[in-house]
Amino acid sequence: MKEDKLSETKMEVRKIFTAYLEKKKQRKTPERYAILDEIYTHKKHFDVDTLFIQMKNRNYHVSRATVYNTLDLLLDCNLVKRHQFGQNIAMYEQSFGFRQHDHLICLSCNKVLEFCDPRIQQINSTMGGLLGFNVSHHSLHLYGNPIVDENNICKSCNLEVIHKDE
Amino acid sequence: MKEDKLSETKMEVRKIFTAYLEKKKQRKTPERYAILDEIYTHKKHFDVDTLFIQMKNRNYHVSRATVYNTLDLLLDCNLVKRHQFGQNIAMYEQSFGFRQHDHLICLSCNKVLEFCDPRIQQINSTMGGLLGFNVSHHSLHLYGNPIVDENNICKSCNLEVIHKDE
DNA sequence: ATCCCTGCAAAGGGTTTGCAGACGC
DNA sequence: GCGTCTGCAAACCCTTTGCAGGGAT
Repeated sequence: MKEDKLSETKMEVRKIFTAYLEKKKQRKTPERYAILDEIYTHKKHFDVDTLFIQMKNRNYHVSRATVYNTLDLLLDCNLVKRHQFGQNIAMYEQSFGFRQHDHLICLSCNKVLEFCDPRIQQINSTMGGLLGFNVSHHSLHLYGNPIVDENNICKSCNLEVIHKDE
Repeated sequence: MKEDKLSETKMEVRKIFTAYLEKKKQRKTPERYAILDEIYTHKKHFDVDTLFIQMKNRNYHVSRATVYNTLDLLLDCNLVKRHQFGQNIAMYEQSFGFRQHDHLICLSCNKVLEFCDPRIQQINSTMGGLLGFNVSHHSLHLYGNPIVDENNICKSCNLEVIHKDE
């Protein structure tokens, strides 16, 4: 069931990527497809090094340079998005088939939760209009500490642990 | 008039910084005050290297290490804020006497405009409550292209140029 | 006088680049 | 076969760190 949906998504993104590469007259190399596949095999959020090591562990070798290069292509065709959550390292996430959402970052464990709030779109259009801009995208990150119950169990982290297993 | 207000602000932030250093039992070195002064002499947004070079040009030498060290202190006592607008380089801004605001970054010239929208606070509390977090701060960046008039003059950049001269 | 802070330069970490060889087209 | 993508490693850039000397307390 889940498997089917997963491979269905993979097929779909491969098609999109192929169309993109053809349009841009770029080569359809096995490395590029392997990277795309790897991204859509795992959980949504990842950093470059994690991706690189995952592929190495599967004995599919690609260089970091190729990972970076391919991510640029995938960003350009909207199959992944890039975020700067902390300070230095860039985080990426799958972006096919997911609706617009923003992120809340846990200050105690750095986990990332997602949420949707339509008011952000209202802010975009109001402020764009006011300042004379067409707002094409935004980044909204909330940072906070989890509210713990009397047993000192972090409700959000529990939630997130479940989230990771799916 | 403007001058008066500027030096008034500088006096004020110096006092706050002094109180902070005393509370934290940190030394009140001339370098630290020089850096604070430099920050409050110029426009609100800056990066470390710009600040460093400005001071060098004034023939006040401080090392980059000291700049970074002092910025950490100023961050801690809320006299400056740090932002990640682009990808790599950190941007800082004065934060004394300015009310909460967010930023719109021009995709054509990278200029930074500020805006306030109370709805962001509503999002913070709604989503914090929903996800079980106390949201302590947030970062909201809008990215967009300026709406140009028939003469191809960017209304926003004009605005920003005026802004820079103030 | 103490010992924290500064300056310097080297190291660190993520990302980019240059070049030679490989391979999609 | 041509031209560009890959792999490798070095370069890059911003930031942090280690150490020795100097200045605040």
